[in-house]
Amino acid sequence: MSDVSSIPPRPGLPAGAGAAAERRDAARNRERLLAAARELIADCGAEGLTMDRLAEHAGVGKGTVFRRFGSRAGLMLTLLSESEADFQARFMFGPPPLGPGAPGMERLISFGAERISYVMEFGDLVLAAEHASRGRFEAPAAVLWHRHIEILLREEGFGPDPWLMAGSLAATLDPERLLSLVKVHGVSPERLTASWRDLVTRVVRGA
Amino acid sequence: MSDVSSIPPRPGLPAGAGAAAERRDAARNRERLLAAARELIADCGAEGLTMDRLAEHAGVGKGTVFRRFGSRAGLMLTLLSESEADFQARFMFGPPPLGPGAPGMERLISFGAERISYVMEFGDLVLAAEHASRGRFEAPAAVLWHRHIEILLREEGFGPDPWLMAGSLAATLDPERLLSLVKVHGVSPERLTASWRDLVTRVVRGA
DNA sequence: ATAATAAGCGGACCGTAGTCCGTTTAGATG
DNA sequence: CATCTAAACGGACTACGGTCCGCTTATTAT
Repeated sequence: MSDVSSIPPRPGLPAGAGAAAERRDAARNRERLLAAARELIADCGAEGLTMDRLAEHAGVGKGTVFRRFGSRAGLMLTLLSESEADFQARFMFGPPPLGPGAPGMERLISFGAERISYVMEFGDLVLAAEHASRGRFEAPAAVLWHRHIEILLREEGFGPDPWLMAGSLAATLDPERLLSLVKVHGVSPERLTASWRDLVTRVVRGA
Repeated sequence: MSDVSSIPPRPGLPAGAGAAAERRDAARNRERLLAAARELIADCGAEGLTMDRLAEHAGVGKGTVFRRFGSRAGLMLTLLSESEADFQARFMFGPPPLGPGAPGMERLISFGAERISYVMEFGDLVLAAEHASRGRFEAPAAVLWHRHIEILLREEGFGPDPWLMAGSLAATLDPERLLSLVKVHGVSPERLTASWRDLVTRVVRGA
């Protein structure tokens, strides 16, 4: 496994602040790699993207790819990070009913609905991002959703074990499951959303 | 991906019946391989078992291993098949409250409890069996549990979409999640079982 | 401008799952 | 027993993710 702490600082941060700034050539290579990755995914799908092909297509060495992103999953995560951050911002700070201001119940329902939409849009990328790194349940984003659901459950006065129940509800939104339902069984996203609403309603109802 | 239909017939069937019987040397090699696999797993854990090492340890060629089991996941599945079949028999034909005879509600609760025990006992094997083959939700065993839960839900008069709800409940018992909870977060299996009971109760209660 | 330093770089290398195909052999047939 | 054929065999081969380490270069200090 790669050492997470060795992954260089994110772009977009104020250049002077924090740890040592990124070298020019490194930044240029990152842009090249991301562009090449998006291109390859557009052409061959996320599964068709291999690290060797990416390196070649971007005109850099393979070592550089891994230095940048740590792993294939890390690359996919980077590709997703923009939309991911957007999603997180929306459910934490955005307008109701997803964001604060609506009752917990409605926020829970919205959360599931939005997550389902998200998976429908970025499904294969999400899958590729999960498939590598050890423990999809320890990923920062997953932890955040878990806490979010837990908080909403507590807000609704959920009784015995909000933390575990939050995990169970989150497990219900597993991307691989959602995609399998839609792609293999032809279930409509609307039906998924309805089922989520039903589940949440039953779980929260009465304590 | 390997062609499932090419996997040879199971042992234990009456020798004369059905498709062509298995050749002696093939049978002998399967036994050797299974014995070697169990040995390796006992020594190094399921993760320590590689197909090359298995082939070497069993004194056969690598091709033979794949001819027998199709894939690493197939091998793991074979290793699990005995206990798996036992589990299936118990919830389908065994004594209540797990088997028929008890109310659907109690059978549901028992099902989760037993599944949790099962994962606690064979966790790493189950994980290894899942990790490879495309679509853990299409595996025969998974389909069976899904149907089982669905039937119990219907028996309890569950309303809108028993099939999807059954899938959601099953997703809650995902082995990777359960193992992560126990091994990473130190949650006790009893607490898992209690949470499952709570979830099922809330879901079924009142329609 | 020059030297010093650390970050970045490339691609050979490794372990693993899975495939391919020429060779061997069990078991059926006469 | 001799022959024949399909199944089984073995191990070289591929593709892939990931690591390693000696070389190069951007940046900073003098």
